Amino acid sequence: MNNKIEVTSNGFLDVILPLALPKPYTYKITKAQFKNLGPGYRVAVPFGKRKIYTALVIKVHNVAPQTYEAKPIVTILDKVATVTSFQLDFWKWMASYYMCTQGEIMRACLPAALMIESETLLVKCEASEEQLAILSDAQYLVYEALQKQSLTLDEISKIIDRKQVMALVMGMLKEGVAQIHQRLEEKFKPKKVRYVKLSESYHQEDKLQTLFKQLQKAPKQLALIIGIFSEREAIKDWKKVSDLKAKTGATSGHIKSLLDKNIFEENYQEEHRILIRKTQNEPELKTLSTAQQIALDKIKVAIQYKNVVLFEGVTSSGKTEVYIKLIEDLLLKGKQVLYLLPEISLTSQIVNRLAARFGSQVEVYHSKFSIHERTEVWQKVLDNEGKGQVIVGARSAVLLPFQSLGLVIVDEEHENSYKQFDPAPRYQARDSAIYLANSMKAKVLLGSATPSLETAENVRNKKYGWVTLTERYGGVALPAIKLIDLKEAHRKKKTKGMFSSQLIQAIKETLSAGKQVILFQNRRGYAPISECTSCGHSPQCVQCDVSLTYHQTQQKLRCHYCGYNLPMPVQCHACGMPSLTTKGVGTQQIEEQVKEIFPETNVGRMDWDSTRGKWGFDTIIDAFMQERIQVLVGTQMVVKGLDFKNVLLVGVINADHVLNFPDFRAHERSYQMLCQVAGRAGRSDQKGQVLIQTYQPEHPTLKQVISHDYESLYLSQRIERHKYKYPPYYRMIRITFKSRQFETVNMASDWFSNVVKQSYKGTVLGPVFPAVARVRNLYIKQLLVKIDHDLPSKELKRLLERTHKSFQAIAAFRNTRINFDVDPY
DNA sequence: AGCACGCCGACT
DNA sequence: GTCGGCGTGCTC
Repeated sequence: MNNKIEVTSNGFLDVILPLALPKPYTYKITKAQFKNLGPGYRVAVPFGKRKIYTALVIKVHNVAPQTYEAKPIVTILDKVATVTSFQLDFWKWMASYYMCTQGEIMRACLPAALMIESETLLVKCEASEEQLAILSDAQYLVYEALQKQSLTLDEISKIIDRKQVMALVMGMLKEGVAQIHQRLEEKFKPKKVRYVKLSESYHQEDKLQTLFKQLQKAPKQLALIIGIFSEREAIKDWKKVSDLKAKTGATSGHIKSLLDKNIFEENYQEEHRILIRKTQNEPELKTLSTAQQIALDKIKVAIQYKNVVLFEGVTSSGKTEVYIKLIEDLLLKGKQVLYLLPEISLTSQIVNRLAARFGSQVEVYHSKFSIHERTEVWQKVLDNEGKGQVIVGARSAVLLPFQSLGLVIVDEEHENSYKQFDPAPRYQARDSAIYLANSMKAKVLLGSATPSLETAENVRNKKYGWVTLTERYGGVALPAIKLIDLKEAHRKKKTKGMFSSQLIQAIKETLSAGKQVILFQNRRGYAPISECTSCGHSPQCVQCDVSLTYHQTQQKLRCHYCGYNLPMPVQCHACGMPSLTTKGVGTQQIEEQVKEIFPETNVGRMDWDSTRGKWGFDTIIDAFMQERIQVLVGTQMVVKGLDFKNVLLVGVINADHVLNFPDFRAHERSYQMLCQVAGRAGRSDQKGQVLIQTYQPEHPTLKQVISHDYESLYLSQRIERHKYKYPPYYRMIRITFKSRQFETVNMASDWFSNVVKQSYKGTVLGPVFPAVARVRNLYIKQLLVKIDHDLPSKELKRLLERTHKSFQAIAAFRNTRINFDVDPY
């Protein structure tokens, strides 16, 4: 083996690795490689003793590192940059703003297929008798196994049934009875589709007739030929083999014989996977109403003067149609449009409408797509220069390699799912999109019926433009919202389960009129737990500090934090009595109760448990749309921007859970949520009805909801936020500490908070235990730092990072993890 | 983040 | 002794 490493290096590379490392790493490259590399290229590099990672080049230079010898790279993975310079700049900003590493962003950003890693494989060598004699029993076992096939370290550890295999393998390598094989392979393979066409020589009519006679005894082959030009003028065209087979019932064998006889020619083409699933409801193309047209014109003007414009339109006002008109303009200019949605579950509805209008110019991107699908979208976005394209996606779509972004639409701008909480990067996609758009000279349109307080503020201080649309499409009246006082209902014994007699009556009337009903139960912070009626004991998770949640379908108790589960116990573990019952009302119990009260009715449920899988959500939506289900029970999911034509009644089972949620946004969120729920009622010609059950009918937020009075909500919240130093007037950073030992989290968080308080004169709250203080056996404590001091936030972040560094130098805190969450709301 | 190395306790 | 557990520090 001639493994002499070239000593003369002709350049160096600074790369980021897809890990939480604070700094870039430097590798050396040859003269030839120097010419073929630039920022944004992917390279494979060795890292540590035996790992190979995909790294991303951020700089090519000639400065040799002083303190260490740079390693050479393994190989170059790109012919052109995979990551654009806009993205590199964007990553830098994200890393510093959200206090994370660029490596973490890289990991979140690049589809897995573009980040190959080494699989360390052990392969056999020819060994002599003497060599074999020295081997230990375990080593001999491995040697024998290697004669059959190459093995990874994991597999070896299984064969000899022990975890520590490195020393053993190293011994074998040293003896020369085995060697390491590094295999690098691109995981991504574009899907190839086979096409066939009729050979040139049969294109003339007379030749074709001869062919027909020739094939008379082969009816399937004949059918194939007829199939290929059943559509007029298609005789010369390439046909997809799969279509042809489906149409004619022929098999691959039939096609093969035609190919063998040179009657057919074949060809493989890369196909971009079809990401758009057809629903049975064809979207109709509406023309803009006068109000919509005015709004569109206003937006076009506003966008010339402001980089960000809020488009505030009441529910059902038809914001989407206005978006589509805007997108149309940009596509004509060859620009890319990013259309962000809060939930992936909403994409297929919007995508269908966009696809009906823009066809193949529409791309979809979200985390439920496979790595192949995501990689294809990445490539298509990267290659799109000048062709015009609209990308619909959830949060992570802001991380795509845009080339010529013209507009970003952030629909339902106030939704909190635009914020990523775990893992890093903990970014806000709406805010990040604004930065990205600015850097690419693109505009941002924020859409909402109930804007977030931050956006409302930015509109009123004239940072953002502002266009409103107050008329519902088709002049449908806003639904009448009524409160039902649960206290009174209980006092008068007018309840059945969770339902007041008023609500039951309304459901009954709606159903008998042939209309549909949506029942909304927010489950947040309110899960059905199990409790013993004899001793009050409720089963807890063994590794988290929470009560287990009862799941009826599986007859199990589950932990929502770590997934721990056990079968529903027959007896109470504490007192042994068979008196465990379930307490609290989740969507499952509501569903049960509806079925009990209305046994004739089809009831559907929509929440995280019932919508698993890529299309689980769409299946339920379809069933409800086609009115195979009359009553739909669900969590927040049911309220998010879905268009149901036949829903006349929306019932909120209990508004108090949302209102009383311990969070500075509780009122804002309640308003947004209830308005959105209400918006589901009465979309067609008839005015809808909304019934909200509550124990606090006097609550100011509920009054604001009833009168659709956003301004009043804004004004009251504004006072509160100023008073208690909350966003949008004061920003915050949350610092989380996690450790296996209870004592360590306490000490570590106290130390950190004291050090910060010494240099920072603003507000530092905590450390406190969060609502769930232990998850997966890790104890958790949190610190909240408010940016309410003269110190600019950049300086504060630098101070926190410095403190973090000194913190890590303290041996006692070595096992304590820290993470920073900037704008944790 | 891995992952090796080194120290320590348990068990053949 | 040998194995496995866990804490510690490094990776260009």
